[in-house]
Amino acid sequence: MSQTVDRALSILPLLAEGPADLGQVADRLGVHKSTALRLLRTLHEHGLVYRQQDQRYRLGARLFALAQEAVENLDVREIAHPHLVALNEQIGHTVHLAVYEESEVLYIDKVESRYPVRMYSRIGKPVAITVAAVAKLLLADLPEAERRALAEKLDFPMYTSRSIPNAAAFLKELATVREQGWATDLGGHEESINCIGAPIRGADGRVVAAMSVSAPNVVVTAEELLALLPLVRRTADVITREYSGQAPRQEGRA
Amino acid sequence: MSQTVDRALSILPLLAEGPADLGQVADRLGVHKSTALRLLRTLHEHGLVYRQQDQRYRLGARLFALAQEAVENLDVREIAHPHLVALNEQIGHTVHLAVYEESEVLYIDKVESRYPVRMYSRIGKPVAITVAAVAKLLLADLPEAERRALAEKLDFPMYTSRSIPNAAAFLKELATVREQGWATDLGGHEESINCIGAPIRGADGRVVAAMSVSAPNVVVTAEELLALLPLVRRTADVITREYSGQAPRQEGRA
DNA sequence: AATGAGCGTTGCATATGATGCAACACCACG
DNA sequence: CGTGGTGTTGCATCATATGCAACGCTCATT
Repeated sequence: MSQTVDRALSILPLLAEGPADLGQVADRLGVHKSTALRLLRTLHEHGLVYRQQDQRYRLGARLFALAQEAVENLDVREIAHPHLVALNEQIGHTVHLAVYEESEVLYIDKVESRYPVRMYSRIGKPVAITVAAVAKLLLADLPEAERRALAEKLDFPMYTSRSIPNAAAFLKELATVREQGWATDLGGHEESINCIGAPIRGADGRVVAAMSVSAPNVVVTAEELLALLPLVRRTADVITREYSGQAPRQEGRA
Repeated sequence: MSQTVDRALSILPLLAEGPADLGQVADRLGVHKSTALRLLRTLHEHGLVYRQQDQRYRLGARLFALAQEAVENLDVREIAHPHLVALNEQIGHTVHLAVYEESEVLYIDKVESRYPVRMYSRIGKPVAITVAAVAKLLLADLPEAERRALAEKLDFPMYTSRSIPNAAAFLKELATVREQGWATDLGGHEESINCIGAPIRGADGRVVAAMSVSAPNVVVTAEELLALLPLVRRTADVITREYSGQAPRQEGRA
C-alpha cells in the first residue's frame, strides 16, 4: 500500500539471511543506491538495523526488544505461565504454549524439562505446522473455509514416516482433533519424540492457544505419555477458566 | 530521513506498549486516520503487525521470526554457546552472554542455573547498563570519547545501595575494569545477586562480547563466586581464541 | 425499529517528499 | 599514482504519500 514503507520493510527479511552491504541491498530491492541508503538510514535510526564495522548492515538490537515486549504483552501467556511451570514441576517434561497467527503457528512460551538446558530461542520459531500437536489444535478450530484453504496451501514435508503426508489426511486429522478436544504427535516430527496437547479457549469458546507436553520415547513410551493426558487437559481447562473468566483485558493502559 | 518510513516505524514501539486501535495510532503519530491506516496495512502485509479480533493492532509474529534469525546469525553467539553450556555444567550457575550496540547492552544468550532460585533476565532484554558486569566490560572498551559521552547521557538508578551512583564513579569503575580485564557486580542490581564477568575479544583485540556468571548469595557467597573467576576468564579466553581464530596474527593493541 | 455516534474504509486532488541521476569522496589495490 | 570499487551528497523531477470528505458499518440508546 505504501511503496516506500514496503521497500524499507523488505530489507528486514533480506538482512535476516545475513549481513549485506549497500549495493546488495539496492540490487535486491531494485532501487538506486541512494534510495537504499536513505531507507537503511531510517531503519537504522529506529534501531532495526545495525551497521557493523565493515559497514555492512545486519538486523539490529531493537528488534529483540520489540519482540520481547510483544511476547510479554500477550495475556494468554501471562496467565498460562504459572500453570505451565506447575505442570512441568509435576511431570518433568518439556511444556509448550503456542498460538496461531497469519497462517503460522508459533511457540510463545516453553518450560524446559530438567534435561540439558535448551535454548530459550525456540520461542518465536514457527512450528512444524502439519504435524505438531499444538498446530493441530489451533488449526482444527479455524472456520471450515479457512482451514481448507490453508491445508491446500501447505507443504507436507515427510519429517518421518509418520508425518502427515497430504492435505486430505491433514483435514481428516483435524476433524478428529476437533471432535475429541485433544491432539497428539507421535513421532511425526522427530522419530523419537511424542507430544500430547490440549486447547485453551477464550470466553467465546474459540481456541486462543494450545499447550503440549513433549518427551522422547527413550524416557517414556507413548502409552505412558498418553496416561498424562487427563492431567494436561485439566491444566488447559484451568487456564481456559482463568483466561475467559472475568475480563482482565477489558482495557489497556492509557 | 524518510518521513513515511519513519512514521511507519514509530508505530512499532507504540504498539509494544500494548494493543491500540486506528484512532489511537493516528493521534499518537499526529497524522490523519487514513494515513495511519495505510501505514498499518503495510506493516501488516509484512507481518510486523497483527490485527486481533477486536480490530485493534498489536505487534506481529514475524517480529519474532526476524529477531530469531538475527540472533542466530551472530557468530560470536554461535561460537560461544557450547562453551557457555560447558561452563554451566561445571559450576551450575546462570551464564550470560551480552553485546553492546547503539548505546545499549543486551543479552544474546543465556544458560539457566540448575539451582531452583533463578534470576530474571531474558534474551533480548536491555541490561541494567550502569551496574551489570557485562555492561562494564563492554563499555570499558569503548573509545575514551564515546565512553565519556555515554556516561554523561546515562541515568544512574539506585537499584540498591551498592548501585553505581553517578557518571564519575561509573567512569572510574570502567577504568578499573579496563585495567584488570574482568568485572563484577556485587549486589548492584539486586541486593542478593552477585555476578562476575570476563570479556571476549575479536582478532583486533576489541571487546566484541562479554560473558558473566550470576548467583544469588543464598547459594554462594561473593567470595566463593570470586573464586570461580579464573575459570570464567579462562572460558572467555578460549572463546576469544576460537572467535578471533584463523589468523593467528598477534593483535596490534597495547 | 429508528437514530445517531464512533469507528474503519475508500477515491480523489494536491503538493509534499521520495526518487534517480550525476558528481564527489574515500579506501584499497595494482 | 592511477583505477575500480565503495558509500555519500545536492538537486530537479514527478511519483507517491497525504488529508479531506463522504460512505458504510456496528453497536448503543431511544
